[in-house]
Amino acid sequence: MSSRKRDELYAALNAAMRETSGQGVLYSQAVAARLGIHSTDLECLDWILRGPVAAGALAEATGLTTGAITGVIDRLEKAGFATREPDPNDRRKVMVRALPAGLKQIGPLFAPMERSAMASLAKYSEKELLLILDFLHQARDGAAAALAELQAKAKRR
Amino acid sequence: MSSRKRDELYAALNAAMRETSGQGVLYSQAVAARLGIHSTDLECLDWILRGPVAAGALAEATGLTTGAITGVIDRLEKAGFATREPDPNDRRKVMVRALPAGLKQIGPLFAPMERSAMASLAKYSEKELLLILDFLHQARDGAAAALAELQAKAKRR
DNA sequence: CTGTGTATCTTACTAACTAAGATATTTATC
DNA sequence: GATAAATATCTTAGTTAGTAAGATACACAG
Repeated sequence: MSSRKRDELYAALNAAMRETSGQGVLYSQAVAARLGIHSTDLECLDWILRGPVAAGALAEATGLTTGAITGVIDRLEKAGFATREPDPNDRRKVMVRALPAGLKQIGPLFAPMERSAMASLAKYSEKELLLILDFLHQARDGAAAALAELQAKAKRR
Repeated sequence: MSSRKRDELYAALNAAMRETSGQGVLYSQAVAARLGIHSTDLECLDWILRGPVAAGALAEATGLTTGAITGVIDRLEKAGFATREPDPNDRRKVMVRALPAGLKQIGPLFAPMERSAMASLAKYSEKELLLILDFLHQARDGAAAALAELQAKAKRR
């Protein structure tokens, strides 16, 4: 196998990763727009949907300041997607919980994406799917490691 | 093969796609921060690097308004990554060209990511890489189609 | 009880973005 | 060739998400 061909494959994979990722971002933005909220809000809502989260935990997860998170929760609350709840164990904390009514709006918006994903995946064997999953995990972890390396380099100077 | 297991695989793939995409976005943001520009600017620069582009073409490619693009180009020019050039064929147009000096700064910042990608890919056979590439293309095109469907639904109401 | 740390909110400010319109140039029509 | 319409960018004003710093309220250790 020529190494030139492999280089081309690498380049094509790199481009495909970026393009695929870009399309995903565009889709998220479109969903957020249809919900009347911002991409940032939707990203936070994604965390909230996994279970009640403290405001501070959201800030850490998203990299936003706590001040910004206050605004995010305000907007999500106003739009009917979430509510603030006091934490009985720690009254400083504000737990944010997703509202079922809001959830119902979101599901259908992701339906086209889900259908398309299902259609793509159907043709692969289980073994092939495992190969792809492994690749994605490696890409994810590799990117995280690269990010850490980049930031370490930044600190050193 | 149980369909439950396949469903789990689908869910895992979905999650992995999003996580991988998210890591990529984070990496881009970090690179932009180190360059002293914004993610938006870096995204535009990415287009500019492929060859001189008209300001309006950038607006269309990124979905920003022409007014916003003016600001982007201002910042890229100020930071030494690009220059405005008149288009000899159409004097209304402003062509934006990448500057080699700026390019030199960018390369090293993507190096950790590239190394990590290389390391991940090395272990796969050519056939496997082609399988992954095909999957990514399908995911990309599927997402684009889903986006179109979503927006078509939005219009119909 | 007191001091220190933690969690969220508030306030003031910055800056990217949009929308609308101004300016300059090209293209089409009579 | 003059005039109208379309195109391409820039400018201006206003909106708003986000940051930074500090206020407020609570937790917990000594």
